[in-house]
Amino acid sequence: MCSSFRRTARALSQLYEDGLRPAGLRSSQFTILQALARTGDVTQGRLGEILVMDSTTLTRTLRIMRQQGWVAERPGEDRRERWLKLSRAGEAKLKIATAAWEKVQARLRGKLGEAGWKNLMQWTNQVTGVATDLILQEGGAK
Amino acid sequence: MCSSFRRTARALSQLYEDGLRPAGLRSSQFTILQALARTGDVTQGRLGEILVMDSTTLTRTLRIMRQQGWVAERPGEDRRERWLKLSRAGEAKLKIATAAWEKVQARLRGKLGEAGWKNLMQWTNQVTGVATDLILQEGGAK
DNA sequence: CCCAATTAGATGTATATACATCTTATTTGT
DNA sequence: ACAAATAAGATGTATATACATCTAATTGGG
Repeated sequence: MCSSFRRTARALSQLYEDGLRPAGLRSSQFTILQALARTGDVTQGRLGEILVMDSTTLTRTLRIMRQQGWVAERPGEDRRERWLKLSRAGEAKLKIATAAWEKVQARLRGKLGEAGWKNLMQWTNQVTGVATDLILQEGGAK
Repeated sequence: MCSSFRRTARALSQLYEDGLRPAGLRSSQFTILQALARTGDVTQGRLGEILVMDSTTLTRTLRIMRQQGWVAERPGEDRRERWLKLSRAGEAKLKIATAAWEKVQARLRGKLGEAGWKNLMQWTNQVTGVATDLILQEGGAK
C-alpha cells in the first residue's frame, strides 16, 4: 500500500508540476499556500499536523517561500512559536497558480469521473487518518 | 488530488518506515528490492517505468544499494544499458524486511478492511495509469 | 558507410522529506 | 519560586526525487 501510494504520488506530482512550472512554484509550495489560505494564521507546528509533515521539514520550505515573499512570519506570544500567514504576494501567486492547477485537475477529473474522484478523496483521507492513528499508537507506546 | 496523495504517501511512509527501521532500509529501497524480486533481470530504465520514477533518480538509490551489496549490476549487450538483479544478500535482506513490512501492513489492513484494501489498490493503480497517460500526452505534444 | 537523430544513464543542482540532536521557552510538580 | 520535564523550532545529515544537461552508444536515412 505504501509503495502504491508513493508511486501514485510520484505520477501525480509529475503531472501537476508540469502544469505548475510556468507559474514558478512546486506542488508542495502550492499545497502550503493553499493550506494557509484556508486556515489563516497558524503556527508552523499546526501546519505540519494538517499536512502530516514534520514541522522541521517546513522550516526549509518556508524559508524559501519567505524569501520569495509569499509567506509572512511573526513570533507568537509563546515565543517559541512561529505564526504564519499568506502575504499579499502569496495570495496573488496562489491565484495564478490555482488557475494552472485547476486546469490539470480538470483533465484528471474528467478521466476519473466524478464518482471516482469523490471516492478517492474519501479514501485517501481515511487512509491518512488511519495511518496517523497507527503512528501515534507506536509513538505513544514508546 | 495531488496534495491528498502526497499527504497520504507521507503518512504511510512514516508508518512503514517505523516498521522497517530495525531492518536497516528505507521504504523506497524495499520497494526496489521487491520490484527486482518480481521482475528478475531488468534495465534501470525499465525499472524506472515500473515504479514511475525517473531513471536518473534510480542512479543514486541504486548506488547506495549496490554499496550495501543488495543489487548486482552488469552492462547489457547494448552497452548504454545497466541490467539489474537482486544479489544473494539482497534476497536475504528482502526476506527479513518483508516480515517487518507485512507486520505493519497487517495492522493497516485490519483497520481498512479487506474490501477497502482491494478497492484502494485498484484505485491507486488506476490513478497512476491515468496520470502517466496524461503525462505522456503532454510530453508527446511538445 | 557515414552523419544526424535518438536513447540510456551519469552528473550537477534544487527541492522535499524525516530523524537525531540542540537551543530556547514554557509548563509542572513540589 | 525553582528545578525537571516537556514543547517548538533550528540545524546537521541522509535519502528521495526530478529536471537540465552532458556523454557515450545505437539507430536510421541517404
